[in-house]
Amino acid sequence: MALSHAILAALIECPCSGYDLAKRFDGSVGFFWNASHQQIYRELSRLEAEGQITAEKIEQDGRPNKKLYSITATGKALLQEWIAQPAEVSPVKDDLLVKLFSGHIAPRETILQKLKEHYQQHRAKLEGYQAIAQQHFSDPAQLSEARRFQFLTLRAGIRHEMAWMTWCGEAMSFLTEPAETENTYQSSLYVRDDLAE
Amino acid sequence: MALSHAILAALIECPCSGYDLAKRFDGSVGFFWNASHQQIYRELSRLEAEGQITAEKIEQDGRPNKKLYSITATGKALLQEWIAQPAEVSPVKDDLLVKLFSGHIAPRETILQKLKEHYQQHRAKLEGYQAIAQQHFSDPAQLSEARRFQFLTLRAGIRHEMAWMTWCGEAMSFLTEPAETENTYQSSLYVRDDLAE
DNA sequence: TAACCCATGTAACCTGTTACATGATTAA
DNA sequence: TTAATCATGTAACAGGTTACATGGGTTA
Repeated sequence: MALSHAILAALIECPCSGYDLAKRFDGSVGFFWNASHQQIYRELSRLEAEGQITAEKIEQDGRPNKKLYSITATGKALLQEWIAQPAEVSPVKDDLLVKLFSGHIAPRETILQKLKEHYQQHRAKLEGYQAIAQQHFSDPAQLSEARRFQFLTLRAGIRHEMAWMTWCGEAMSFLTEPAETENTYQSSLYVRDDLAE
Repeated sequence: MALSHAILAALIECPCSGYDLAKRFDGSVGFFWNASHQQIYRELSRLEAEGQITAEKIEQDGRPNKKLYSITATGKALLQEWIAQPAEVSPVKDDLLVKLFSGHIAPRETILQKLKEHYQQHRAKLEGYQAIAQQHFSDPAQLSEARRFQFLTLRAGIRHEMAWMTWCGEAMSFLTEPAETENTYQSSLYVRDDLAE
């Protein structure tokens, strides 16, 4: 399970409340994880019970009190242990691909519309990530250790959105004029032989 | 929920048993969905009870009997309806990104090792997809309607693996020699203005 | 003779989603 | 005065994982 690890990772970067975590997962930190507030509160209770995090009650006036969560030494040690363990890559699992796989049973216009909507959603995400990159990571070589790693996860988000956008564009072209679409996927451009086993 | 839709989509392409479905989701159809056999059997029972699919009992000698599932008219209609409904893009959610986000608390070597393993896993997947592309989709313009859509989902899988590999390579370079890594992410190369709202 | 393939399932558990619930403050 | 923001939670349900269970046939 990785939700607990994602929460620990977020709390290491910056201690915060459950409410704040939900917003962070929904916003900038969303390029590496997301979760609903119900899931987060449940997990925070569990992590606190297990001693991986501690809560500090903050009394506020004019707004509800909150609990500020921070990671404990135990939590940090467990996270470090987990980082070193082997990991499998996650499968894609996107509704659009299921829709496309059986796309021949739907009107062509419906499918093209889905592709267009998908493209626009990914474009909006990409623009959001690029704005963060420009505001907070404009000089990558000068970043602190911690920020350098955050920058890399942001770059992963950016790469993903770009890949989706590229694919959506190709798919729409292919569906409207298949004869003009060339198959450029056999190339080995992306293969680094120095990384082969 | 999309597992049921993924099953329906797979059964439209080719009626098969639960065992076969598990293998398909684990193999070539894995670029758009995956599921364990337990999940598949549970879902097949539900879909059959709801009349979306029908089972035909196949008696075999020398090996266990099996149930061959096919989609019904009801199931197909429901799938068509679902295809037309709006869809959100799925978040990434990959363990490696969580590990990287808090990568500064782990030894540098551990992180580089994780990146390398990830790269190799994606490379293996890419090679598998490319083999399918060459064997079954070598002339995309000549494909049938149904196969054309399957080709597009395969291309999505290929694009994803390429994006991951590119990112892994960049991340490793950045961690070993950050000064030489240029920030090439501000470009708008991937943006098609004709698709803006 | 051990391991794997075929083929199906149950049970328990954990993760994720949806709906419901409260209640003050602030901005349109 | 309506809606949004801040802030936390419970309950029920659906989706996904892990472990357990069976049993014949094939390959090393």
